[in-house]
Amino acid sequence: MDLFLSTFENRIDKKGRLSVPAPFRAVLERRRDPLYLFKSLTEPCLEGCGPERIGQIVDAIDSMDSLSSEVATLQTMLSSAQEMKVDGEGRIMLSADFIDFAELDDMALFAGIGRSFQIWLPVRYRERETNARSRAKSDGLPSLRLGGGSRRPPDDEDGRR
Amino acid sequence: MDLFLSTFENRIDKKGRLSVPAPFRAVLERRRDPLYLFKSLTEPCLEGCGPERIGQIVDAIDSMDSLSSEVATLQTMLSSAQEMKVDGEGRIMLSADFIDFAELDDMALFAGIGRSFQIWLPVRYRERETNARSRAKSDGLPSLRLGGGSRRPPDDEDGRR
DNA sequence: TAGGAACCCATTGACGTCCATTATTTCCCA
DNA sequence: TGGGAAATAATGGACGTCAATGGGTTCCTA
Repeated sequence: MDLFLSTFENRIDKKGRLSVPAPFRAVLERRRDPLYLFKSLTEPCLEGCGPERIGQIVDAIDSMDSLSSEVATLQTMLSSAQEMKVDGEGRIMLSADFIDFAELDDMALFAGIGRSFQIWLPVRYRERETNARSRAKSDGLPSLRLGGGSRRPPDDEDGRR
Repeated sequence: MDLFLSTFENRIDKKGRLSVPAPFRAVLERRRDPLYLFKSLTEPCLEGCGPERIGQIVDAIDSMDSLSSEVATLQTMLSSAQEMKVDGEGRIMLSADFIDFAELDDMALFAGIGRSFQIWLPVRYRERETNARSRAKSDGLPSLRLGGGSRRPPDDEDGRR
């Protein structure tokens, strides 16, 4: 079972190119999967995954009431999703939209979270990590729902413009 | 599985021509499918798809009570549908009716949503996107149990009501 | 015959590909 | 066990290709 684990920090060059960490690339290549990135719906970061997750979203949309707001939300995920072309050196090119959204500048932090990974502005990620840990101490541990979607109370700063 | 993903913003030139994004064209050409556009029932945008989707709508109508008002509504999708001719450079010409309906001026935004895509006035699309995101933050994500079973009730075949 | 649409060609700018360089780690052997 | 060599990874730059766009010309039709 190959998973995306650990964190890596890589540089974004002037052209917007970013090396995907070799261990993450290995996971995708072993499965011969292309890499998809999309903008997180809830946090200022990018999400990376393989095609199966994209397929799940598409199927979910087709099976739902097409007039519901939930469908509109899922469509937003798909519309922001890009199949990333990885160059010979294992790099991807981040669109201006992606860079703006995650507020990246010259460094990007890859955080492996199992079946997918996230890309963060390093400072923001660490900030979020310490917050999460201190919240765990004060509020107690969250229930560990493996395979379930995380539903978080609307507590933290709004990334709205 | 080739899908319509990501968003592209293209210019409508003085002659009314609009380039279909190369990735979208590739999906259609791979299947040797013509491109159909029709007016969205729910939003001020155009919907684009291949013939199989049109067929699904026709079948859905055939299986419904032909006197119901829903059928009349669905029929307007079909009557607004046009098979688009794509020129040698991959461009289409939008009818005045389409342009009026989506309130387009000189730019058009293509938003891929899996098996189909939409064409929007860019500003309006972004507005809709931020709405979807703030809704996701406050209401939580639509249930998408990735890696787990989907929550969809087993008897609600088509998500319509 | 005029207007618009289909076709053809030119331009340009972005991006994908290829190659060079540097840094870091691993491994082998002295 | 330490040093050096080789492999892997990350980074930077150069260049060719293709998509997007614009303009011109021909053809059809109203």
